[in-house]
Amino acid sequence: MARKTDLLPGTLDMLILKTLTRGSLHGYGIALSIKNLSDDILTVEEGSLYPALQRLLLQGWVKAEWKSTETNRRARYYTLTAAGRTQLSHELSQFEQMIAAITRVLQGA
Amino acid sequence: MARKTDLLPGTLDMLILKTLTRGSLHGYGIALSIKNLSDDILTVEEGSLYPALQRLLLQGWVKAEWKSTETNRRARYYTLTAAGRTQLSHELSQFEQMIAAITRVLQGA
DNA sequence: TTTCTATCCATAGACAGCCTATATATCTGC
DNA sequence: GCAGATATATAGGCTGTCTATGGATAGAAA
Repeated sequence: MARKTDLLPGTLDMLILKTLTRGSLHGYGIALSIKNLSDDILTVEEGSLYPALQRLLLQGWVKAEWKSTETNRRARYYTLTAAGRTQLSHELSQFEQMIAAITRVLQGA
Repeated sequence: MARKTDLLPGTLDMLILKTLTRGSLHGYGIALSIKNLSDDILTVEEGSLYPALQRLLLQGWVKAEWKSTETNRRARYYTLTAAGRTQLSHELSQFEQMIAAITRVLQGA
């Protein structure tokens, strides 16, 4: 049974944090942004996104406040915290290191 | 609680299959090969490796036979099958696509 | 010769993370 | 009035990796 995932497991938090560096967004907007930037390759399901946001809130990597959208709908806007920025840079460097390592194995050099 | 993984989840099968394209190996040898090629970045724990090999056997992507090593020890040598090669190429292209997509999101372009 | 280290295989149980399914509600366009 | 897009959220399940454990042999060191 091949992979069922719409993204690489372990990369969701990083993608969300990175998306928020471009400004505060509500959950739905985060999902759309990732989907669009990735040309529909990465799809963040609601059942993945909202639990992930709860985790990030708990860790203190993002904060949230209720506002209304441009179209007058209630939505919860998430903003990256200082700790979130630090965490993101950790995850980014770890990720790059891993990709480099995997690439070496795949090239068998 | 940051990541606990020694590799990117979802990449283990691919790494094993790729490693076997360079010839038959026993489990321990596969683990060493991945560890060495990745400069110790990727560590395949035994509790991940052997279950993974059982899965690959079940799927028919590798076959196994008991032999003795150069140092006269009994060991189970795994060999890539034709189906395994096909599977590997699928996983490789999917992986590359994902990395490309993630890179686009991380660069925010 | 005893002990330590490296080699070698394998399973059980725990846990994290993502998915499916479901629920609720509002706004827009037809 | 109804469909579809917008918007948040939880429960439950599944998969994959890790930790922990078990066993066994070879070779080196003490």
